[in-house]
Amino acid sequence: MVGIKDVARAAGLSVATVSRALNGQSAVSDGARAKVLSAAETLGYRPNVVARSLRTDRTRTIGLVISDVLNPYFTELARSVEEEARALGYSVIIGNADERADLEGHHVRSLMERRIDGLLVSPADGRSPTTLDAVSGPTPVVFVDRWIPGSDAPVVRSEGRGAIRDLVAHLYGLGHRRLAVITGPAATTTGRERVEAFRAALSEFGLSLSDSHVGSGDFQAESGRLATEAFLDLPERPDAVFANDNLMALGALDAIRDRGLRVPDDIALAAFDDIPWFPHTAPPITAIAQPTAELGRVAVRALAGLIAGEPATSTVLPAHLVVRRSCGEPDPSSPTGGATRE
Amino acid sequence: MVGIKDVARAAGLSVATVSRALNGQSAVSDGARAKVLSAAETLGYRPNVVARSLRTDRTRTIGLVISDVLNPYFTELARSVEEEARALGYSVIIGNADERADLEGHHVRSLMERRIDGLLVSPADGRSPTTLDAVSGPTPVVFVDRWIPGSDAPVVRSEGRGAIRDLVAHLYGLGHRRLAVITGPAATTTGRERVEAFRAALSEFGLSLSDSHVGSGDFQAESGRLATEAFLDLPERPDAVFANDNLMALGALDAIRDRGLRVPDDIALAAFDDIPWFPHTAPPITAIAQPTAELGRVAVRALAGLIAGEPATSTVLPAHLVVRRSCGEPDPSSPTGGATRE
DNA sequence: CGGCACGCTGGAAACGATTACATGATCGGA
DNA sequence: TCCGATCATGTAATCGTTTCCAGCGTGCCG
Repeated sequence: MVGIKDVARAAGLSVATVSRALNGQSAVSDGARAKVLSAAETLGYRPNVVARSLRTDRTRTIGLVISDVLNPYFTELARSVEEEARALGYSVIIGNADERADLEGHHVRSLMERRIDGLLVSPADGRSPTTLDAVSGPTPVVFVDRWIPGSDAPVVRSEGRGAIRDLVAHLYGLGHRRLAVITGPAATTTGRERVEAFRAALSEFGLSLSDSHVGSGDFQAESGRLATEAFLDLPERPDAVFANDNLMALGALDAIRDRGLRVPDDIALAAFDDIPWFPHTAPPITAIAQPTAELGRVAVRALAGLIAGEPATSTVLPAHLVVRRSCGEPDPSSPTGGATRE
Repeated sequence: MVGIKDVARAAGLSVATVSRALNGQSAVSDGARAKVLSAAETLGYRPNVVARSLRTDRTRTIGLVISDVLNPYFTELARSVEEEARALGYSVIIGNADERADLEGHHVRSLMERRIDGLLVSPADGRSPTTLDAVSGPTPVVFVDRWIPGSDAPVVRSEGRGAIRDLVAHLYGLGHRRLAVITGPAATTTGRERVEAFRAALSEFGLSLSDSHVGSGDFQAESGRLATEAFLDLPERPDAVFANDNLMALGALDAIRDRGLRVPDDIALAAFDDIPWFPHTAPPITAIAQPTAELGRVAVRALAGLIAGEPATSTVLPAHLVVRRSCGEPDPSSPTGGATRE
């Protein structure tokens, strides 16, 4: 492998000058620069970033730990993160926690050992000690989507409260009164917040949420199926189910279909997180859409700022309701209140 | 940051002994080992893998360059690759080429500069010079799913020929005679092979594929929509469309729905690559399923073998047809010939 | 004309680990 | 008792960069 020394020899200059010419830092004469550039070109020199990182203590790499790569929400997030990071000159290493605290710990630790310049994390478990250690360490950390309460890293997330209220209004308007929810893990902020907001919205409409109408899921499809089956076994089964993420909605759809029931005639269904497939399911699913790509971009910029020594900035972006047909045929004359209709 | 020197000082030993104790390479006395371990523990020592990699010239990292992270096929692949790599002690850096040759080049180059131990790549462009350089270089490379003909790196992929023949038989049995196909880019092996196999299967049934029934796509949803719109504008429109990947099938579904037509009554639809959403679309989509996770595992093992100096091994795994309802109600009495029915 | 500042360059010291080689201790066999 | 093998350990070189510092020439100003 051709190194900086080979370039120096070919150009008839010292390694110091070659390094300077290549990095354009301090002054190098035009003649020397030209010789270096042409030598590097003909030799096909590629810098060894490992050595460079050792010396500079910067890897120009950020880590992204997400809870589930198979979840389209997170892949879209990952994509926008990588895009923005690349634009800023960073590479991204993605760690997939699979909603498991131990895997999350593994990835956070492994990324730290790789001496990443900064970490973006969406904690699968709000109490992960490894992640907490990372936050209190010297490496900048930004939470995205989910966060760990009490830790002082900035958070970039979206606020679903308003959209959830719109959803409840929508359901109420269609005559649904017995509403149920499938939650995410209580260990995640999003898991807790969405059900809280749902409960609050219900009480605004004079409805209450009985314990039997709260199914606990883990943001994965299978848990959505199980929770829905439990709902369908109830003596008074709910007439609408709100799945707190897209995969659990998929599981719910499975369960409903397996019973030979139809959406929305027999039971209504809505989901948090909109994804490209929802317009195409049978029926198209009403969902709350987050500005996912924007979330990723903002998070990367916040992290880059932190790395550059700027002060931490948290951001909250609004989510909004997208009405489709899975809760019943919407009345075209009714106001949508910030919701999109498709 | 605490380094090996600090551990050495705390343990009252030299850095050499500490290194040996930590890596368990050569002989270290039990007493010394215990002292080192406890010192490392109390100091919270984490090795600097950057320094280690510089010295050993191994990063225990492999690169994975895929053509599109938003494609569920590739995310499933990425997931299984990461899982298997982790089991073998490797980390994975994923590069997303977004079906763009320049981005693919960027990622391959950037991964090489990071001195990854091996590269897994599914080329977006079968002629990418950067990727070709990588193959001829010293770093082991394994192609997965797609490959570059003529290069001598091993290939791990699945063979769709048999399943495509099953699909054509299925369509023929349902009475479809005017079949159309939406292809991937001719620059990809999968793009060419799938349409070739389709054409061959058609001629087996005495059918031919006119040029107007071949829509050229790029494996992304929008191209599927455009190709389908062109089909629907034809004086003799096809009665079945075979999209060569899942995203283009989604686009096709869009186009058909926008015209107010119904699947399969007005036009049949099938796709290459099965994904978790296909059972839930309206109607559920008949697709050819690859053993995606297995592909990822086998590819990682092949690459690890190559890194360890073992000879290269290519693998071909079979794909199979999964019959759903998007081509018409299947006759329950007809033989399925290796296909699954759902 | 002397001195100083400035621009360009090279030598050499880091960065934090691994590891070849040297050294000292211990032990067994002759 | 002495020698050589063996084992545990330490010293120092090394990986490929960046960067501090010193040196040297040149030009400008006093």
